[in-house]
Amino acid sequence: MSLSYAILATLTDLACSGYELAKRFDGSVGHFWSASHQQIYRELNRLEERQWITGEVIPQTGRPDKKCYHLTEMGKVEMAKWIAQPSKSSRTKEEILVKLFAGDLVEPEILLAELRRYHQEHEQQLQIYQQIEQQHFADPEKLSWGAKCQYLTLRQGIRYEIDVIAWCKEALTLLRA
Amino acid sequence: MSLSYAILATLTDLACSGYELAKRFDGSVGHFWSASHQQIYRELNRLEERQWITGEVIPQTGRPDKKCYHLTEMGKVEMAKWIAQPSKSSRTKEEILVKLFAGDLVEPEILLAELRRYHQEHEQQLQIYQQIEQQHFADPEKLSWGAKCQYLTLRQGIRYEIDVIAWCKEALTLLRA
DNA sequence: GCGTCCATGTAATTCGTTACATGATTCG
DNA sequence: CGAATCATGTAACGAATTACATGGACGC
Repeated sequence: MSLSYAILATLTDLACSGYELAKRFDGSVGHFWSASHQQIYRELNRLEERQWITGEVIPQTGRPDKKCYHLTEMGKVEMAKWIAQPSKSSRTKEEILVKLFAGDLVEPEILLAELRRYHQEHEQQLQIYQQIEQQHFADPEKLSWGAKCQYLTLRQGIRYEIDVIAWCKEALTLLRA
Repeated sequence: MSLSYAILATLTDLACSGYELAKRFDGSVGHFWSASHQQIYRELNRLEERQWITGEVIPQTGRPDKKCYHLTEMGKVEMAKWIAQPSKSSRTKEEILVKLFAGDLVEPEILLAELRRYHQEHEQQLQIYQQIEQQHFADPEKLSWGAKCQYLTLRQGIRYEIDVIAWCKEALTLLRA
């Protein structure tokens, strides 16, 4: 259900094709939503049927034509309606926490190695986000209201990565003691 | 797929029935995994077929009999195998971030109200986790290795809530400026 | 020549949610 | 007397994942 709204939100920002949407869900938009291209194409068809979006075929030379989607007035209204409703809070499903919870079943070194790997992964992600921050949101106070909102979604991502990294360090310290 | 391992992990900690599992996924275990009772019963049947767990019917008086599950040796081995593999990192799907991303479509006050509500919700969750911390993990250094691992899953939850609350404050400050 | 990117899709399967169902017991 | 708790399930549906498929363009 909310995948459709995630797509609408992404299209609000910038009209694009299914393929491009999939890449955005993989990249910068990915820290608050993700979806495979199969999900996206299916959902785009439904949204077009409901007339919340319209697709425009853009002929291209040297590569396949693409179908560029943008919101209709109806789509904007529906999106606004959804935003006004209280969100249901979603639980994260972190495999590493499941592994820790059953930590007694394996050798300590296995979990420590996994924690180090996890730490590294999030360190890299943090750097990616911080580059985006520096390049696009150097002076947050001066952004337009809509841009501030978008900046805050990135801030959430940055904060999350910093916090996960700190947790990894805490975990490694406690488990090595 | 990983739901089965989440169940195995929970059973490692304490053998229990489907009903009790559902309650644990709703409570303390819930900050790293969640599942409905329908999912749990279906998965328990599959796990029993595969002989990763065995169920033992425990007659009770004054209430229905319950079927208590515990890991088999095979289950422990499979769990250990899974733990040794690198985890795939899961992306959170936070509706509030989708809403912010499309923030231009609604009146500022709607988003501010949602942020305040979100803030409140996480403040409450934090207090629940901190109570568990005080009651069960007063002196982390003195815990057994397995208990330290479990404590760290709670720590992740506590850290997350603190961070989300700080982010809410940052967001409200930026958007009101 | 091989892999990757562009661009879109179908099919099969598993996972997750919603609704419905039973039946006894305890609490107010 | 009604509601909630204990305990377990089935059925139907919708969402997500995985695998498979096409076919030209471009770089090494």
